[in-house]
Amino acid sequence: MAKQIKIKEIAQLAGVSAGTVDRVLHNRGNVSPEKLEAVEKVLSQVGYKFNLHTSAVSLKRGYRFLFITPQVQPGNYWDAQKDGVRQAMEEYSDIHIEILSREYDQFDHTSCEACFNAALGEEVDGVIIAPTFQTETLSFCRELSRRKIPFLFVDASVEGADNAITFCTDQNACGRIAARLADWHCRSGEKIAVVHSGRKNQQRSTNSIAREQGILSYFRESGRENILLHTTLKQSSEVFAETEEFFRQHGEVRSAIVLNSRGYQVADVLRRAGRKDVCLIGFDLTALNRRCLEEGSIAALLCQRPQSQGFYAVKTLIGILLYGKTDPYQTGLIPIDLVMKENLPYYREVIF
Amino acid sequence: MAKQIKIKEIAQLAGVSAGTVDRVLHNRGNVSPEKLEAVEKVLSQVGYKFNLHTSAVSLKRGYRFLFITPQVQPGNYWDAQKDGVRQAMEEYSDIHIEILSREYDQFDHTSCEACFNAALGEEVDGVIIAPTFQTETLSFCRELSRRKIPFLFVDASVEGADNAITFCTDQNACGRIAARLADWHCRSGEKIAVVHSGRKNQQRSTNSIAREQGILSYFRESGRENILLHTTLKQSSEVFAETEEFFRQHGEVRSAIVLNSRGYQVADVLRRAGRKDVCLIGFDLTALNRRCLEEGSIAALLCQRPQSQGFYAVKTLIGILLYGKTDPYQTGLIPIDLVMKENLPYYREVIF
DNA sequence: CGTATATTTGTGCACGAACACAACAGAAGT
DNA sequence: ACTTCTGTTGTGTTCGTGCACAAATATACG
Repeated sequence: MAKQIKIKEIAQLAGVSAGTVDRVLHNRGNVSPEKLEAVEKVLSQVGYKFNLHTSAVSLKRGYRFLFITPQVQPGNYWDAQKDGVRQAMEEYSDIHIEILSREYDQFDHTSCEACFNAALGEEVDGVIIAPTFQTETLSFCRELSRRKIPFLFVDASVEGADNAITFCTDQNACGRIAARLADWHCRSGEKIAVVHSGRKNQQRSTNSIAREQGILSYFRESGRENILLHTTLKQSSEVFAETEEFFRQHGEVRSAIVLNSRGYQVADVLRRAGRKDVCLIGFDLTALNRRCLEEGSIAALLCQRPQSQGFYAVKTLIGILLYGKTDPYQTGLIPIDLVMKENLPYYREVIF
Repeated sequence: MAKQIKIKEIAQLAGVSAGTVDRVLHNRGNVSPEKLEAVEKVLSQVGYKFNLHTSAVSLKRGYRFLFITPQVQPGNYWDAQKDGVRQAMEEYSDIHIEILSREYDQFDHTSCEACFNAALGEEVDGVIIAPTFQTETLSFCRELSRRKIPFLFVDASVEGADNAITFCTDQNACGRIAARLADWHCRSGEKIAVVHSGRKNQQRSTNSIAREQGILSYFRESGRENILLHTTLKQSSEVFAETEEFFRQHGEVRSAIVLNSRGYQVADVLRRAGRKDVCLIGFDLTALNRRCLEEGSIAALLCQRPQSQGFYAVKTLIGILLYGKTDPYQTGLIPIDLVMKENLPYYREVIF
């Protein structure tokens, strides 16, 4: 274990004072080009590493982050994300970080815009965004860039803001796994239903689209011919009945994949349709889905570690603001967890 | 966010000096019963939390841990555990921790005993053990307890050392998941092979036994009748041929579960037997298994996050030694990950 | 050239816990 | 009563960094 070099030593090597090194390290400016160069030269040679602990101790100023997501409801996906944020705050409880949670209606782009505008009125040091509406988010991010406020995404990335750090999962891969599992269940002649559960006229989320593409690519690549049946479960009780009818009539359906986190609704429909034999695959370990997994009405859930996303988003933002590091989590593709009844108990709040 | 109380304030409240509070917090002794009581009373009321950062800064002494495992080989399971240990050391790079890796032959209990004896000759502050031999480990732990050296287990627990912290996965649940996946693949009349891969006369590991029990309990509970076929793959090429013959003859076998991390060997046997149709389920994301998953010769792997185990073992040991906390990770059951070709790329070295 | 202003640079204190050490009290022994 | 010993208690220094402030230097301008 090589001893870590300290700021004072660097100062000595560069022929400057510790204060100047500090200014260079934190991009505080007010450093003459010559000294800047001298310090940076030394830095590049010695491989300085911030001492997280002492930094935290002497840090005086506080930081305020915004965490912008669709509506948080107890036990839902965004609640889990928020829990990860909370855990990160706990880990950094002795440096002053305040995280303000802001929510928008994921079915209403004006509410999202309003949320973004309000955010621009606040004094914040960093923003974590769970994007839904591409164009609105993009213009918001552009304004943040202009103001030099760092931001990053969780849950999904945004096209056009490509170099932004994102913590999400590969939804296409999720789709392919779902397809594979559903396929395992099917004997010849049996079929797979792909269910879109959402409101009427609702714009489909990018995640949902990517998942479906993943499903299609699985069947394209594997050359299997389980013809896919599509059905849409609309968010009103009448159309629930319609989907119920669908499952009653299509006895050849052996597996069903629900493209969003509302698998529990389809589980309910299947129950009413008397189709307990259908193997149901859903997404996200929400409280409602969890119950279905326990009782067996959902066979498997593909999960994206929302806690980890929130947790590392905060951690990364801290890294950027306090230590100017952007590299370590650049890609940030979070593992995809496949949860079934048996391993369910071990996917808890705690981040392992 | 309530402001954290500091040692000085506690001292004031208890009518003692900061030094005395420090002595109480760290069980350093030499505190009169009256003052001890006074301090503890205040402590119980205010809920003091160690400031990790300041502790780390002012910490002068170093700590030495032992990490005792079966042989580490590049890319194997223990290598992954060690990588988690390395990551923890990186996280705590500014407090002086030295971790010595010690290996024993997992097929030879005398080598394990020798390893333990050597360990007792060294000056260490804490020990992390990956247990294989129950009795040997137990007596080693008893000696460690006598010397008041904290220890904990990774990968598996040890019967009789029940209150010891363990980071492992529920192997029974692993077995049930494997059984469920294998079962999904089977149509009526088709069968599942359970493969024990190991040396001749080799004592079966507790993990392997627990997994098999999990498989059996799945079929007992589900009432399904896929008759299980057992075969043992011995570690010598002649018997490889024997197993190859087994798969050639039993065309009704549709899925196979390998009970340890040597799934890649069975994948090889299946290839030679011309049984690419058999759905192979294995354990642990080792380098060799990873390759099989990529090329499709293994369908799924059940993994136990070895990195996390090593990582949290170190983190916990630090917590115990430096801050006297034992509670937070007491149970420490790590999630079981189900890895297939599609989500494989996202299970990397980095702990998320 | 002198003064005012802006920019650069160095110094010193604060942060909170760990721990060495000095100071002190009380008991025991002479 | 005085010394010695033992156990208890408080004080002060230390760690490496952040940041305020003072000091020094450079630049602008009349």
